[in-house]
Amino acid sequence: MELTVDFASTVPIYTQIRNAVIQAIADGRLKSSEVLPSVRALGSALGVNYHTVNKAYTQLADEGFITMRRGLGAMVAEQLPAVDPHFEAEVVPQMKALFTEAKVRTVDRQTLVALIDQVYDEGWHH
Amino acid sequence: MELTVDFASTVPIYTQIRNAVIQAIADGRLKSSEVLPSVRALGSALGVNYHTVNKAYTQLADEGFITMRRGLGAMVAEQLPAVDPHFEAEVVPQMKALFTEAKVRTVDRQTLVALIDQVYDEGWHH
DNA sequence: CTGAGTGTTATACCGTTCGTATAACAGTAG
DNA sequence: CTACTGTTATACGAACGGTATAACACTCAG
Repeated sequence: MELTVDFASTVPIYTQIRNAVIQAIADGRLKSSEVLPSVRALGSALGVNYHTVNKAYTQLADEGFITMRRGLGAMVAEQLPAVDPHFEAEVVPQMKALFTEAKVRTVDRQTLVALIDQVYDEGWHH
Repeated sequence: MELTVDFASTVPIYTQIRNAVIQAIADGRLKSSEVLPSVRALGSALGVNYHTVNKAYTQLADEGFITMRRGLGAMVAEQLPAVDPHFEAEVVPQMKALFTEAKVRTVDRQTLVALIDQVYDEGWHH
């Protein structure tokens, strides 16, 4: 599982890790019940404190993407979470804000649809 | 120009103001060369410090959406900015992250396209 | 010219978040 | 027992968001 972090980004490191794991699950690089690196191992590999990795893992566990058990480690959930309040309350407004910004910058509607296709046409196994 | 702020949101107030102005421009509620409320007036109306409004206005000015001149106030730019590096470097990655999250939550592709239409079907005058 | 309105700049303060760091604790497997 | 897991608590420094006060510079109506 390859994973890189941009220390210069305004996006928090633990959020980058979280997104990267979700991305890997979506791409199929991480399959259900597959074991993730330990928080200490991944932290060491990324040059990041393991508490930062733990924060990302904890959030992923809270959201139902992975399961964590002390002594065993973390693994991808057997069945992935579906639409939940978080999507409606947080993701949708953020998307609309980005769409509006794109629109006011005269970005073509098809450009945005193409971005969706670009994401949805990638590997999809679960 | 109606404008509301959600103090409970994780999105910074000045960002909410910025987005709301962009939204108003996109909707046509704010037309080119139209004068915006002064930073003090809007701050007072929103129950927010005027420096917070100033921060939003300054960012909008940096991005080319409005112009500010001391003694005169702020007004919508005569010609709106087009696609710029900010869109490619910041907006696109954020969109992809949101799309990926939607995908992994088994949100239908059409749901996202519908959101785009919802934004693009609104008034558009400039 | 005066005064009231603009934006601009500087400084300070407080609370929260991010990331690091150290330490200790508790469960699992060889 | 040992070495690995995650878990919890605490602390520190840097950065950010928001408020607050003050002063400054410009514009325009009176």
